[in-house]
Order: sequence, then C-alpha cells, then structure tokens
Amino acid sequence: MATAASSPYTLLSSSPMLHADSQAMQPASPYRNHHKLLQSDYGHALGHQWEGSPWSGSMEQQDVKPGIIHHHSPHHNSHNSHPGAWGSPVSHSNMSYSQTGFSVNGIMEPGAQGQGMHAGLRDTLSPEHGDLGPHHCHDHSDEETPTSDELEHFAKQFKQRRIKLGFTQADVGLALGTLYGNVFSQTTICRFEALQLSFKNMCKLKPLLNKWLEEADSSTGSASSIDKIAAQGRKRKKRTSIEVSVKGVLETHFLKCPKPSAHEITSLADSLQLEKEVVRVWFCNRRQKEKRMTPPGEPPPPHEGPYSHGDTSCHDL
DNA sequence: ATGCATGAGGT
DNA sequence: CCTCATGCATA
Repeated sequence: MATAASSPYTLLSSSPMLHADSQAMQPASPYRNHHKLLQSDYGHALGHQWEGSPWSGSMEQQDVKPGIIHHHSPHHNSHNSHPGAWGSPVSHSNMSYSQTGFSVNGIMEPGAQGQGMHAGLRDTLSPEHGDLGPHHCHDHSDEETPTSDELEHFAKQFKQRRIKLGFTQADVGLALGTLYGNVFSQTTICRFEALQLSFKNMCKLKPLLNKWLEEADSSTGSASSIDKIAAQGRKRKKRTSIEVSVKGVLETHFLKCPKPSAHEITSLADSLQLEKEVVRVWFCNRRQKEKRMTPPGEPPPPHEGPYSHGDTSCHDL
C-alpha cells in the first residue's frame, strides 16, 4: 500500500527482465459442471442461473453467420463421458516444482527474429471446411475445434511441461510474441492453464501454445531476446478495492439480477457509495467470470451449498 | 492467481 | 450499454 503516493501510473515502470514469477499453487481444479447446453446471452434475461455451460459445443456466440451453420463436432461426446465436458475427475495433486524462475525468455526462431510484425496479425479461427462426405476418422491432433476435454488435458500438460522446462508464464507470453508476434501477459497464460478463459478463447490460444511447446521442447540452446514492447502512455485508473462487505452486497444483487439496468446500477452505486462505472464494470466482470468455466459453486468437499443466501431480498426503489 | 479496468466490436 | 479478449496492479 505504500506504493500509492509514489508513482501511480507513469511510464516509469521500467521493469528489468528480472522477473521472479510467482506462479505458485493451484489449489483449485476444474470441477465438472452440469451442462444443459444452450446459452443465450444478450437478448433475453431469463431466470436461469448457470444452467447452461457454454462448453460442449455451444460456442457460436458472435461467429454465427446466417447461411452457414457448421455444427461439426470432432467427436460426439454423447456416449462416453458423463454430462460434464470440463469434468476433471482426476485430482491433480500439486506438482512439487521449485520456484526457480530462472527462465530468461522463451525460445525463438533460429536465426530470425521477426520482431516487427505484431500488428494486424489475426489468426483465422473456425477453419471448418465443407466436408460433406462421410468423415469420421479424426485423430486428436487435428486442428479442428477441440472438445472441452481436450482443452483441459492440453492445458494441464502444457503447464507441466512448461514448469519442467523452467519457464514461467510470463516467459511463455513473451515467447509467443517473439514467435508469432502476439504477445501475451502472464495473466493470460495463467488463465489458460487454469482454464479460466472462454471456450473460444481457449481454442484460439491452444495452437499458439502448442507450437511453443514444440519449439520449447526441441530447443536445445534456447536463445533469449530481451525486448519489451514499449509502454503505452495510458493512464490506467487505479484499481479500486471494493470492501468485502460491499462485495457481498454486490454478489447478492448479482444473484438477484445479473443484468441490472442503468438506473439500478446508479442507485446501487449510490447506496454503496461507489462510482457508477465501478459498479457497472463489476457486474460486467462478474458476468464474465460466470461465463468461464470452473463453477465457483461446488467446492472440492462435496458438501455445503454454494452460497449462503440469507437475504436475497430486493428492496431498493 | 485474481480483481478491477480498458477497448474493440456489436446491438 | 453489452459482450469478450486481455492485461496492469495486487493480494
């Protein structure tokens, strides 16, 4: 907290390459969730909580184009595993890794550093091809839309190998940048490993990380490139810490109605003495969080309810 | 590892 | 205003 009065946000944050990453424990494992498919976001607000998991095939949220409906699933997971695409039956114990944090950087292409092409690079998603013929032979290595299960496994393996190779999440993020021009932060890598991204997002990142894995494991003399994309002279608002009690109230309201109207937000903000924007953003983030996997509900100990609603009363207006 | 925030694209 | 991808700053 002592860093409040110094330099809040400036370009002075010249952090050297020394990056003792603190990617420590991962106490939570992706729990399974009951999926019922179908998730409609915008448009209508039903009283459905998390009955729908985006996973299991429903990923067209904004990609849907009238005219083409490719609902092609690699394997139909409707025969083997129980309803729960993200089901992680295996209780992965924490691997004992030493916090070496000795990785300088990720690997890069031998003899060439394409360092000026991180602009306007857009990867092509949905590589679906019009295969009309009987196509039923597919290995798990194809680039087709992976299933949630595949993603989960990949993420787990990725993390293991990454650690084994002595790379930090931040390193990988940078390496991806030097490799393809798409830099990612430690946050994103972390979220990927923890499966805390949206299905679509996971699918997008998987190929990249996969490539990195290949490179990493075959790289004997890993080079290092020290470069950081210049900071953006953008003043980011200081993170407002919301008190726990206030958070509780917000959560209660969220359960009541995940999408409060502008006025609702305003009055709520007024009640809590917070900026309207803060409240609005809070709800946005909350919604997003619910959309990701890892239902915050059932804790590992198969007991106890997800929340303790003693109130759930709507009395404001 | 995660909370709050920014921004682009869409409605 | 929303969703969605992403990240700085923090706990």
